[in-house]
Amino acid sequence: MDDRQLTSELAAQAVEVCLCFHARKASRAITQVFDHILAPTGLRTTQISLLMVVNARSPLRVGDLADALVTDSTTVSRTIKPLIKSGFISEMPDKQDRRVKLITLTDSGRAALERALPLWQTAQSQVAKRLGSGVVQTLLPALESAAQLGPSDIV
Amino acid sequence: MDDRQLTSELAAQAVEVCLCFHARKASRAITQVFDHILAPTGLRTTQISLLMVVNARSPLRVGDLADALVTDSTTVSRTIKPLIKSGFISEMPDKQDRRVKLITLTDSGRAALERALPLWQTAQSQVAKRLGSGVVQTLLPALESAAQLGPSDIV
DNA sequence: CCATATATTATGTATATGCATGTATAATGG
DNA sequence: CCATTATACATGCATATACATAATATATGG
Repeated sequence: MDDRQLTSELAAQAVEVCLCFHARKASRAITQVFDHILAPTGLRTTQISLLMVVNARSPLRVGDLADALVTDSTTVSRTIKPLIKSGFISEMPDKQDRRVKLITLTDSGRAALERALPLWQTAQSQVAKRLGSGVVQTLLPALESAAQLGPSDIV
Repeated sequence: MDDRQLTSELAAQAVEVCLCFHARKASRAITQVFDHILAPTGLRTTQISLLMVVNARSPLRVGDLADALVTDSTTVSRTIKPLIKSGFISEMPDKQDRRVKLITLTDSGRAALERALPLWQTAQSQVAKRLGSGVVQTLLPALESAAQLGPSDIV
C-alpha cells in the first residue's frame, strides 16, 4: 500500500466522522427546509433568527448580538444592513459610550416577525417530524453544547 | 397582554428551540475551531472536506459532488474555482456527455490533503474532547439524519 | 430528422461568514 | 492632562451559499 492509497483510506475514514463536515451538511439541509417554507415572508431564516434575538433583548449592542448569535461582530455589522434598510431594526448611538451602537426592533420588524412565526412553526414541525422526536431530543442539547465551544486553545 | 407582548413571548420560546438557529450556531462554532486549527494548511475546513470527498470518489460530476456535499450545484461551481486555481483539483469534460465536467484530485491536491490530515485529527479530537464522548455519540448520527432531510414538501 | 423538453453547468445578484485592518472613542498610567 | 492602550464598530478582501436565469448539450416525440 503506497502513500497514495494510505492517504485515501485515512481521508475516507475522516470524511465519515468529521464533526465539522457533518455539522455543516446538516446545517445546510435544515436551512434549506426552513428557507423554502419561510420564503413567503421575504426573509431568510438567518434574518428571522436575528429578529427573534433582537426582539428578546433589544436594545442591545452589536457585540452582544454577535455573542448571542455565536458570530463575529463584523458579520453582524453587515447582516443587519439589509434589515435596517427594510426598516425592521433601527440603530442609535449609546449616549454613555459613543462607540456603541444600540440595535432595536422596530414596530415594522415586530410585525414582520409576527407574520413569520406561523411559518416558522410549520418549518420547525416539519423538520422535527421528519427527524423523529428521538433524534430531535438528542440533537437540540448536543447542538447547544457545540454552540458553546468558544475559541480553541491551540497548543 | 397585548399583541406586542404576545409576539415577544412566542418569539422568545421559538428562538430557544429553533432547529435551524441551533444547527447554524453549532455549525459556526465548530467551524471556527476547525478553521483556526487548520489555518496553517492555507485551506478552510470546507475546502478540506471537499478535497476529502473528491479524493474518495474522483473522477466525479459537479452534480454528484453537490449531492455528496448537500449543497446546490451552483455553489459547487464556485467553491471549486479557488481549488482549481491552486491546482488541487482539475476539471475535464466527459467524452460521453459534453455537458458534464469531471472533477479529479490532483497529485498536488492529494499532497495538500495528506499534509492537512494530522491537523484535522487535532481539530476533531479537540472538539470531541470538549463536547464529551456522550454528546459526540448522539450528535453524529443525529447530524447524519438531518443531512438527509432533502427538499421540503410545502403543502 | 427536427422541434421540444430535459439535463448539466455557469453567471447575476444577494445574503452569510470571518480575518486583517482601519477609525473613532473610552480608559488608564504617568 | 496627555500619551498609550484597549474597546467597539466598520471596511477590504476572500470564501460560502442559494435562487433565478442563461448557455450548452442530450434525449425524446412526432
